[in-house]
Amino acid sequence: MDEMDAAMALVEKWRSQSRKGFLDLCALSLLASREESYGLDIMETLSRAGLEVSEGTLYPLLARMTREGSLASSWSTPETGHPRKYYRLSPTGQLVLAAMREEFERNAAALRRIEGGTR
Amino acid sequence: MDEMDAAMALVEKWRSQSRKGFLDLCALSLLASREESYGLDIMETLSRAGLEVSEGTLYPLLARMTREGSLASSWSTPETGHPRKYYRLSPTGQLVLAAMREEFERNAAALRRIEGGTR
DNA sequence: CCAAATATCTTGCTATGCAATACATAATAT
DNA sequence: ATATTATGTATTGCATAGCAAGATATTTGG
Repeated sequence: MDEMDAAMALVEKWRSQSRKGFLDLCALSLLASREESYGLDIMETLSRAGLEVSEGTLYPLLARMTREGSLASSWSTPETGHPRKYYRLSPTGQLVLAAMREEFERNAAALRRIEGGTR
Repeated sequence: MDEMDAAMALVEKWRSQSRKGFLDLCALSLLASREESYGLDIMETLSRAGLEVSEGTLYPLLARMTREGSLASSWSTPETGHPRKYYRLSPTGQLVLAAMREEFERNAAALRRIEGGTR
């Protein structure tokens, strides 16, 4: 299966491209249903939902969204345990999330129309 | 509405990121339901399905997928009308499309779980 | 005290979307 | 004839995100 291998290599490359932006939507969605959370916990939760995300992807993502104003962050240094940076959705983040969800749905609907063979 | 403007600017930036890869899936899906088509026709069809794609996006995309082997292309120079480059799905392209659809569905399902508030 | 686990951050590379621009040919109007 | 518009494809340059690899720091267990 030579053709199969070629196809799989292409899909692998495509895979990481197709996650651009999508991971933002996932992170915001998670924080919308959770009050607050920290990096590794977010990674584990996404993993349990079937989405493997590496640290080199998630931490820059959280830093960027905080810088942009969609997230707010604060350190927690408990008496026992590691210091953690907790993130939560800001008001701007809620607006952003709503718009992303709309756009995602619009795109999914467009894809269904395309698959259906619109002329 | 200052916060609204900030949010909309962010979403605008996110928008183009979130289309990365997604447009490959759309183009392949379209060609899977159509035998063959050419650049401007693909643009118009996507537009009718609710997906606006510019030339600077679509032509490089088609060139790349042809180079990679997911598409096959051939010029048509009819007696009347403009020369057009027609594209169609290759066998590799069909494998790639199937894998992309699977991955897209898997991601959509993960997002639904995340929205549902998985722990 | 050393190793493993927990937790976050950074660097460098690769790849795509897109505005802008360019180029060429066919049909239409003047 | 010739200028203009419409049709059709291609390229360049920039901005941006994903990700492997590696760095750093603290806590807990042997």
